[in-house]
Amino acid sequence: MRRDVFQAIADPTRRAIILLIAAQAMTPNAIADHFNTTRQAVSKHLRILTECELVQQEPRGREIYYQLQVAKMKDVEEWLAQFRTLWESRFNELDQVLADMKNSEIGSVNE
Amino acid sequence: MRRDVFQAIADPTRRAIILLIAAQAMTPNAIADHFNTTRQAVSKHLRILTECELVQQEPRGREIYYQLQVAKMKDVEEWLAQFRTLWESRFNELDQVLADMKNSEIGSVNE
DNA sequence: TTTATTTGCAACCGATTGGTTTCACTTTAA
DNA sequence: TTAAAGTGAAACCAATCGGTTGCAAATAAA
Repeated sequence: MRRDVFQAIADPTRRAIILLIAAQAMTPNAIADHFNTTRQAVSKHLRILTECELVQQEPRGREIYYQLQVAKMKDVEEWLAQFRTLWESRFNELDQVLADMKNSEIGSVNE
Repeated sequence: MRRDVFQAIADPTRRAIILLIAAQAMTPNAIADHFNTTRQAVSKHLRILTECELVQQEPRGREIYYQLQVAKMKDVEEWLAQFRTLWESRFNELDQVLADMKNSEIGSVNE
């Protein structure tokens, strides 16, 4: 199934998993130990994360280590970037307003 | 209902709405014109966006203009920031590797 | 080999989702 | 006042979601 990063990070448990394996790759069992769900539920989350390539499998014997693909998070970063200029300009506008206020204040107080 | 920004941006239509009203506030009817759904469906999306404060209502007569609250998108930005150092360090490591390669190359070629 | 461990997958279940149609409310226009 | 326009809310529906239990496959250990 075609998966979407935005849909993947919509679930709080998946965000927690992402955060958990960010530091180091972990096996499904090890991950499941950190949550109040079954291993199979975690496995389903990992499947979704894998499908959208946020996570990569690393088989080692009978264990499978799941590693975060940090680069994939740039999908979100890029979407967000569309608005960064917007909110920065908003703040610049605010700066301008504040500057104007200060000016008029000086003006009213002037000599 | 308690709403989450991550859940709000999970839906592609909602992301499109966000992008659409980023430039300027719009009414539900005007927004619905851009999509292949009913006005009521858009209305439900706007409700969700409003509940998580990604969007603000601005009643003007019998019309209601919906305006994007860009600042709220920092929730996502901040979550992402946790990993930025991570992926930058990854790239730095790569830079180091490349630098080493170049050095050894120079070394092997050196006068 | 036999047994235990680690894992994914299928089937099922209640809750939620995104959509529709219908209706009621408010404000503008005739 | 009456009619039209703009909107939100409720009821309903098929599809999806996140969770569970049970099972099969593969590898490691006895």
